[in-house]
Amino acid sequence: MPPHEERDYYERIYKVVNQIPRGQVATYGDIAAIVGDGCDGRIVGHALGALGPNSMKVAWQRVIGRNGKITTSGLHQPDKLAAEGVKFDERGCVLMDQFHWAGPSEAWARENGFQLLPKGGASDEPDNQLSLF
DNA sequence: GTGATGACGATAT
DNA sequence: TATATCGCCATCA
Repeated sequence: MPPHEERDYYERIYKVVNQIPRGQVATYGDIAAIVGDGCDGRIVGHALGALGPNSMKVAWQRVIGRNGKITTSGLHQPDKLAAEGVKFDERGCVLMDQFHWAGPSEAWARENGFQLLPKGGASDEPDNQLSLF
């Protein structure tokens, strides 16, 4: 990456969000972790909010809260996700066990100067990524 | 430059 | 498990 290191958090966030494959979701924290550089969930939220209510350029709908809970309201986010095949439980939370994005490919991440999702370590998810596609 | 705000996250109770 | 509180950091007023 160029040493300039522009803090275009928004641009980088959009780029990462667009990497989320259809039918999967990621959390704000995940996006922040991939963007790295001290980015955190709030930055991601601001970036997506700045896009607008229906920016078709970025799949903001695939970015949700930490528990898989929809943090937005009035944006029909659950509806959009459901249209992609994502399912929710009775509590309105995304079934993270099945639809949680594992992160970008290592090649892509390094190619664009991003980071991979930090591995949980202990009781993490046993990489039982079901190939939905 | 300072203070307030927010599409969050983690911890404490 | 659910609610309350603190911390985090880039924007905006």
